[in-house]
Order: sequence, then C-alpha cells, then structure tokens
Amino acid sequence: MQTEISQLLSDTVIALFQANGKLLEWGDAFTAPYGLTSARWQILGAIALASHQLTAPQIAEQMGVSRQGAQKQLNLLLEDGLLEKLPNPSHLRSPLYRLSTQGSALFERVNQAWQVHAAKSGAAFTEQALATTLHTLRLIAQLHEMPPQGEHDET
Amino acid sequence: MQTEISQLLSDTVIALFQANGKLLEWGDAFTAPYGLTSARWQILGAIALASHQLTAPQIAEQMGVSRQGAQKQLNLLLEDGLLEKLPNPSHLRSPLYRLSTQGSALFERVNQAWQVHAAKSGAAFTEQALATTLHTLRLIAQLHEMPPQGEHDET
DNA sequence: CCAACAATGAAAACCAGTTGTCAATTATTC
DNA sequence: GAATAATTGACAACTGGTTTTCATTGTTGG
Repeated sequence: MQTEISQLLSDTVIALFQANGKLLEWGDAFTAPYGLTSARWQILGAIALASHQLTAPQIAEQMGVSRQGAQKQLNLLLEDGLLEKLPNPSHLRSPLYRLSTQGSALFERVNQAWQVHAAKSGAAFTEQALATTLHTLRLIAQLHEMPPQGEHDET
Repeated sequence: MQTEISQLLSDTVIALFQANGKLLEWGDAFTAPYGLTSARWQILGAIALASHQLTAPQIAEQMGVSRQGAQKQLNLLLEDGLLEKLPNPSHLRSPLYRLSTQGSALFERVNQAWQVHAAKSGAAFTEQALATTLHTLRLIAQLHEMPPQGEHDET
C-alpha cells in the first residue's frame, strides 16, 4: 500500500542522494582554485570552527566519520602544511591539531567566498522552507541512526 | 555579513551530508539480509522502475553517476546473476540490461520491505514538510549543478 | 564507400571513505 | 601498584566512486 507520504519520502531520499552528489562535485570545483577538495575543506572547517584545539578522534566524532578516515586526511593536511600538531599535555600519543598560519589564511579566503555564495543563493529560498528542510533532514538522519556496534565506543 | 538565511543554508548543507551518510549506512544494513548493498539496490531500482530496458550509459545517466561507475556495478550484478544482458538490436556493443528472474524476485522482496519502512517512518513527517523538503532539495541540487564539461556528453 | 568522429566497454590509477588488526599509551579497577 | 581494559595512531585491505586511456563499434559527411 503506497501511501502519499511514503511515496513522498521515497522521492525525498532520492532527491537527497542527488543533491549530495551535486554538492560534493560543486564543492570540489569551488575549492579547487584554493588547492583544496570538499573533504579537505570540511576538515579545515571542523578545526577552524571548534572552540578549542581538537585531537584526531574528536575531529572524527565531530564530522561523523570514522577515526581512521579523519586521521588519513589529517596526515595529508599536515604534509601540506595547512595544519600543525601541538603536543597534547594530557596525552603523549594523541596530539592536538590546529590550523597553521598558512592553513588559517587559506580557510579564511575559502570561507569568505563561501559566505558570498551562501548569501547569494540563499535568495532562492524562504527562511521558512530552509528551516523546515533543516528540521526534516535532521529527522531523517535520526530515524536512520544505526545502533552503534562500532569498535567499542558505546557502553 | 552572515545573514540568517545564509547561516540556515550552511546548516542545511551540513545536515544534508549527515543524513546522506546515515541513509547509506542504514541502506547497507537494510539490504544486507538480501545479500545487497545500498549501491546494488540503487541500480536494481533504477532498472526495475524504468519503463523499458536500459543500456549502461542510460542507467548511469538516470542515477547521476559516471558511466564507468555504473558499469562496474552492472558487471558485478551480472556475475551475481541478478541481471541479464539482452542483445541490443540497435547496438552490437551496448547490451540492454534487465533484472533476471532471480533479481526480479529479490528486488520485489526488498522493495516490499522498504515500502513497509517508508509507510512506518512516514508517520514522523507531515506531508507539507516532506513536500517542502523535496522541493528545497531539488532546488539545492539545481543551484549547484555543474557546467557539464564531461567527456563529450552534452552538446 | 570511406574517413573522421562519437559512443561504448574495459582496465588502470586514483580519491575518500570503511573495517580490521596491531602495538603503544592511557585509564580503570582491584 | 599491577593487571586489565579502553584509546589512539599506523597500516593494510576493501568498497564505491572518480578520471584517464585505449581498442572497438556506430554514425555521419564528403
């Protein structure tokens, strides 16, 4: 029995996949002039917008990706000199990460360009529609939350 | 100048990424009992719901992935016996794909389970909210459409 | 007809993520 | 304080996608 709402939900999920693909592709092109990719930009953002310095597992957590996945990008960004490690006073093995001078300047530039874009394309939406979409997306994510059976994270 | 709407847009994009991740993860778990993954399911769906038989490039187009990416999965699904090639009367090299008996039965089962889930979780949303979300997502996708400079697809 | 060009499948290299394993460090508990 | 458990970084293998390249097949124009 295909109800109206369940059909809408199916369509929404498909639209979500497509929007995700377009955004990643767009983000890659958008950040390419700065020598970045969507993935790198996302990590820089996570670090830049954090209120304090973060360890690798904290960054992964905050981004919703695996610890190892975040670490991979962190190592690459370190090689590129966009990040730097600080010794973690309370953890010998697990350094804190912050933007290097270079990384900070770069992120600043990208972020400013993004703000311009967001302000411009924001004109295509009503505040009401965006608020509803945001809420619905969060609900969808929550509804499809998987029981955490990862490494040994939860109790 | 961070307007209210551009902040909402940024938050929505982040929520979109997270929902996408959760859905893929959920889809993998959901289809695992049937021996599928999110990716395989998506391809079966594209073929099953098409009004006529499709070639590999058509399937890729319809899914919004690259020709080569779709081909990869098609070959795997062929190996698994879920699809079969039909000789294409108007194209020697480019066969048409359709679900095999086995693939058809499998998709039927998965799809029925999905319908149950969609009907159940649809209860969490109002029709209005879903419609707005669907529309907004399509608008986001459209706004971030990249100028096609691919192989030599577009005119 | 046939020469140029487009579309197709196949394969390889790569990107970005995942899980699993392992050794080392940190935290907990008795 | 020592044994045990959890956290962490590094590495390898895998998934699913991308682009690039190549040989082959269709298509089209002279």
